[in-house]
Amino acid sequence: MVHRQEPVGDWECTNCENRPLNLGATLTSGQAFRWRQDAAGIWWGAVGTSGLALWQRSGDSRSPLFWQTFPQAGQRELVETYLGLEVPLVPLYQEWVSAEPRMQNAIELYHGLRILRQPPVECFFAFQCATCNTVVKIERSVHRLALRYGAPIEIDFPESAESGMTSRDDPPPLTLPDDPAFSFFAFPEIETLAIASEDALRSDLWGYRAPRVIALAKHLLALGPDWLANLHGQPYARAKEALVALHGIGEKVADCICLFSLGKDEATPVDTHVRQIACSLFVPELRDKSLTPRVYAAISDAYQERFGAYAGWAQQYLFLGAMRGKKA
DNA sequence: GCTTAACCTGGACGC
DNA sequence: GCGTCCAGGTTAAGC
Repeated sequence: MVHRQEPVGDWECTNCENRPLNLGATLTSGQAFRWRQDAAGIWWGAVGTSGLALWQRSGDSRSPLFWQTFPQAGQRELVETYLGLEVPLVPLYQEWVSAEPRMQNAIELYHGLRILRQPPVECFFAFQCATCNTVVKIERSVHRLALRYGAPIEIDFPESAESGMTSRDDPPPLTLPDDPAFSFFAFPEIETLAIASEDALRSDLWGYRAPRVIALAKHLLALGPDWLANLHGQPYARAKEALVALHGIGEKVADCICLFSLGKDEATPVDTHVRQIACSLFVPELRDKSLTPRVYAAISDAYQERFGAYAGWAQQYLFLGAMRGKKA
C-alpha cells in the first residue's frame, strides 16, 4: 500500500435524485465496521477485494453520490449493489408511516438510510464479534483481523487527476490520507481464518469469541466453499434455519447475516435496543419477559406484520434512533 | 420452556 | 486510582 497525498483518480458520479441516500447514516449504523471518514468528508472502505472512496454532500440525502473504486476503476455495479440503491425508498416511507405513524420522526432524521448488501463472509464473521460487545470495539477487532489476515488492496492510480473543488457542491480532491488507519485490506478468506491463531485473535480483542471464529471457519469449509453464498438464493426462513444450525450462531446474528448480506429484507435482528423499541411501541406485554425464542419470534413478527417485506429496513431506522439517542 | 452463569475486554462511571 | 458495571449474544446446565 502506497500512501499518497496527491489526488489518486477522478470521481465518478451516480445520480441519486430519485434514490435518496444518507451515506453517513448508512455507513455508521452498525451494519458494517470498516468504514472511515477522512478530514475532507470522504468515506474510505473495502468491499471484497476492492477499495472504495465515497462522497456525498453532507446532510443532503438527494445529493449525487460521488465514488471511485480501486484498484480497478469504474465498478459502478459494485457500488450501487453494495449500497442497496435499487430499493425505492420513498414509496416504502409512505407504507411505513401508514402502518405506524410514529415512524415519521425516524424517517425525517435518517432520510436515505439504506441496508447494505455486504459480502456474506465478512458479515458472517464480523457479527461473531458483536456478542456482548460495543460498536467501537467491534470496529477495532474487525479492522485488526483484516489487517492481520487479509490481502492488501492497492490504492495507487497511474493517472492522477487535477480535481479541484470548484463549488461547494463539488467533491473535494480525491486524496488518500497519509495515515495507517486508511490502509485497506480484503476481508480474510475462510481458509485463512480456519488456520488462524487463537492467541493472535485474542490479542486482536476477540476474547472468548476467538475459538468460535476458528471453529466456524472450519465448519464453513467442511460445508463447501459456496455454502454461505448459496443461502442468498434460499428463502429467508430456510437461510436463517441453516445459519442457526451452526454452533455459535444464534437467532440475532443469523438475522444480521440474512439482512445485511443475504438480501433478506424482511429479517429483523432483535437485540436489546430493538427489543426495547418493540416493547415501547408495539408489544408492551413483552416488556418484562426474557428474550426466549418465543419472545424473539413475537417481536420479529410485530415488525414484520407492520412493515412487511422491508421490515428489516424499517427496523434499522428505529434502531439507529435508539442508538443515537443513547449516545446523546 | 424458562432462568442463570460463564465467556473477554475496555470504557464509563461513582467513589 | 480503583472497583464495578455494562455492552448490538450464545450456550449449556439446572430447575
